[in-house]
Amino acid sequence: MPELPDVEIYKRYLDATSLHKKIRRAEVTSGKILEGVFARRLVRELRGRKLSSSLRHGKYLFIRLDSPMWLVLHFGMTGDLAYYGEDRETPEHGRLILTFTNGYRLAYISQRLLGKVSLTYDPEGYIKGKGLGPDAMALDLKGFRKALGKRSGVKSALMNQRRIAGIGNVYSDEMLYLAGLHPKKVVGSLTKEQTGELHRAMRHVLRTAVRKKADPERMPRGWLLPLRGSKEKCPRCGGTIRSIKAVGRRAWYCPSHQRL
DNA sequence: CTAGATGTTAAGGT
DNA sequence: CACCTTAACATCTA
Repeated sequence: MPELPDVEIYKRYLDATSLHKKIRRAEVTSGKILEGVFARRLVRELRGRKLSSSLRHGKYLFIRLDSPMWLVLHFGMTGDLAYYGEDRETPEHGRLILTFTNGYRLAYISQRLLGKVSLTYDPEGYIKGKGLGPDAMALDLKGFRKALGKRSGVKSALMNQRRIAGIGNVYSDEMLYLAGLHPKKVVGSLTKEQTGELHRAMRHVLRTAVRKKADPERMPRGWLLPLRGSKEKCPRCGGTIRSIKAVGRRAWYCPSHQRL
């Protein structure tokens, strides 16, 4: 589920496993994930280098090499990272595989090939070029209010990466559930208090999800996440969880405490 | 067999 | 211009 918390966990995993190790070999097993770079070029930039640090913005992970170049990873709907010894099989759907000189490997996994791998000299410029808004974790209330705009539905605004970078379908539902707001409520119709609540909910949901390693199983009781796809009773108010279509996706919510 | 699944983007409509 | 919906991308699963 690569939204901000998931990508933050990938970043920490990468930092803990793969920094400062020399890349002996780089292999691209599907060119479909490449954006703006050919496999031959990517391999040439990676081979013999080390990953020196990383930076996350929204759902993007930027990995600095010991050269002026950064590797850019985006995980699409089904992405992951795996670090493993050479005695282990490369996981299924590994699309970019780095082999370090210690024999360990780092695989960028993308089952549905909706993820993207590219290169940049300049993460700031890359972020600007993509039109990404400020990272959700970096937003204070004032910045949040500004980023949300007025005219969109509140779920649409939260998920719009040009407004705020990092929030996707699952966690936007969680924030709205916590703040008690209907997904289609128009941003401009929110009271000051409601906007404040939503900002608090955003920070709380993201922080908690990161603390729980972005593992759905570990989310606190009373969260909406485990109720997705069910018609269970809302643990907060006893309403019945349901879904509607919003922003081209399925939005789960409780119609009794999240009213329009 | 079909619909839908965590994301992004382009195209077309209001 | 601002915003919305839809479809497409590729693969797997209920």
